[in-house]
Amino acid sequence: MLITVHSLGRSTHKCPTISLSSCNFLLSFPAQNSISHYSSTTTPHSLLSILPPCPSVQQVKQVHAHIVAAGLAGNHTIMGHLLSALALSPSTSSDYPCEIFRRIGNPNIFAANNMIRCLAKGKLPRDSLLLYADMMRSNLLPNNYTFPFVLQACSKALAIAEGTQIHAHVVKLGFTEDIYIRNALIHFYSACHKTESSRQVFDENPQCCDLVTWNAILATHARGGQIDIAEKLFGEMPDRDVISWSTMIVGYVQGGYLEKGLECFREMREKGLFPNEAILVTVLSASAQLGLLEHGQLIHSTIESLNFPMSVSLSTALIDMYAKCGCIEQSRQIFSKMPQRDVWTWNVMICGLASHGLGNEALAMFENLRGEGLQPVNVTFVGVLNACSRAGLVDKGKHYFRLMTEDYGITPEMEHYGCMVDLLGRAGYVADALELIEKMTIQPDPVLWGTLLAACKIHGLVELGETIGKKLIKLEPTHDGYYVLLAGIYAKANKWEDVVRVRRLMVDRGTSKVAGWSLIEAQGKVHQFIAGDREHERSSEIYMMLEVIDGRLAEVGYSPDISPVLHDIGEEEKAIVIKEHSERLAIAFGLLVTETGNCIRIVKNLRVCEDCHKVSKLISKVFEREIIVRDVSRFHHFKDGSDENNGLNVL
DNA sequence: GTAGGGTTAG
Repeated sequence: MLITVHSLGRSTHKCPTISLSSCNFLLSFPAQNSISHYSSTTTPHSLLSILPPCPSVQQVKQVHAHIVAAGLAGNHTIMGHLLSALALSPSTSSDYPCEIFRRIGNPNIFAANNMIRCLAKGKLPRDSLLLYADMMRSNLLPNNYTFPFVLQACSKALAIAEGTQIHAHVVKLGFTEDIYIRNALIHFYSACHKTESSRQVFDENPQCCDLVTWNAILATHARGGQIDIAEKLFGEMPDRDVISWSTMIVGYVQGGYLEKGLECFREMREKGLFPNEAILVTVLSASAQLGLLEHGQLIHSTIESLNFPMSVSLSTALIDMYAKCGCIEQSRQIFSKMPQRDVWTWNVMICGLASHGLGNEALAMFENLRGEGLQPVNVTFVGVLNACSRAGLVDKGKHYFRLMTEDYGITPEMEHYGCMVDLLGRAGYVADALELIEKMTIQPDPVLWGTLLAACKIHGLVELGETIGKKLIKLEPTHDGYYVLLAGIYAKANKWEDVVRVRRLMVDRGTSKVAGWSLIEAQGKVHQFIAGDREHERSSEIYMMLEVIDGRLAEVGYSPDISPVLHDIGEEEKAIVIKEHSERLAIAFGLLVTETGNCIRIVKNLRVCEDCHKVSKLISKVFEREIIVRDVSRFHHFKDGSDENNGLNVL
């Protein structure tokens, strides 16, 4: 079987030449970075042996200069070692290794392998395959070292066809029992999302297996969305290291099994094992997604007690966790103390500020980012446009949308359009929002139309709302949200017959309503409530507390707004249903179990309804409690009777 | 005279 690739000779590398200038810099290079241990008796061999494990290109060049000076530049083995050193250096440029290799007249397999390795590690891993093909054509037979390198290139380049042919070479040349090659094959198929092929290699020879094999097959199934199979293998494997745990934790969290990921992390810590950075960032992300502040804080203190090096990624994950758990001040503090930041650090800070309703501060951040000469990316603009939307800054939103597309050449994605439609729609420019949707270069998705539908509800646009609502219901007949929004539009316009009609249609079609839940962390546990929940062990106290809240709020003149309840039931029952919304239960529980004056933090999976919003504001005043509610799209800071940072006072 | 698995964020 032949690999049909072009010769390496046709590749367009710009190779700098090794000449006197390379030798000369030996004299001018700073002593602390140079190979300074040589004397007149030092040989190129001994110089190679004192190179550090990951040498800099400069250090390799110094040794190279000596090799050239000693007249050994034609020695295959010595040049192979030089390439081996370059493969381990942090630089990924292939120009210099290419030049070295080009000057070796007839490379032996050792030099060729190390060149393949350099190319596999570089920016154009496919060049590695070209060299392999060249090698085969010139009858230089690959050995057991060649395959792991060339398969690594296939994995990186996602070169499925070429990798599969190389697998055939492995079989033909009798290397199927080599554990390094087997592991490289399992990893290659896994990287290319060929779960079955990867598993097949594993199953063909289950005895030929070490920890790396187990970790590779674990990753295959975790990556392929078969977390249950990965879980089973994890239980069966004879030995585990930090990579095994890392694979499982990342696998759970990526697959959306956030609690399982956190549980797995806890188990690992109980066994006395130390986490790595990927694990820490991942569990911080899981805590952030779940809104578990206490858990996130626990991970933060673990990081500190382990004296874990605080990298840019780790700090960024902490900023994101605190922002998503309602502590934007903590995010600000970590951000301001960071000696270095990357674009992701700015992204999470901008998005965090925007979600807390701090639109102007988010925009100021964005200008600082530009001031530092960093290049914003698509996610940065999601934060920026969200900030404009939250603060009702229509003109600025339009300005940044233009800046994104025209100055930065970023093609708008669905999220960007979503922000713009939200911004225009909320501010009352529904016709402009509609025009933007109609001009879009990509097909608008139902969520985008839903955003416009919500704007129709805010501004009481029955006719347009009806058109969009019907269109959406036709598009996604089992999605209850669109029926609810349309019914809400009718209800607001007092068109009760239409409300009943839509509601019946919804019941007839058997749509499934996403159950609303709210959670609160207290006493080291997570407490989750659904509407009308009576499962909690302190349920009777919670319902008594609801009565107390009712009484205190009645004293300040509150009466329930029952329009969000569209059930065909009496007024009194409607008031009860709304009173038992999940966030009310969570707040009542919070008032019961947290100390007077402490903040109550709630996470909710849906939007807060208008009545609950009003009630939360009143509770914050009457009970003198700060209440922070994270709903599906933003934070509400209820304090002293108002929703702070929410100038527009829209949900 | 060379080798491998996990790599995070809206």
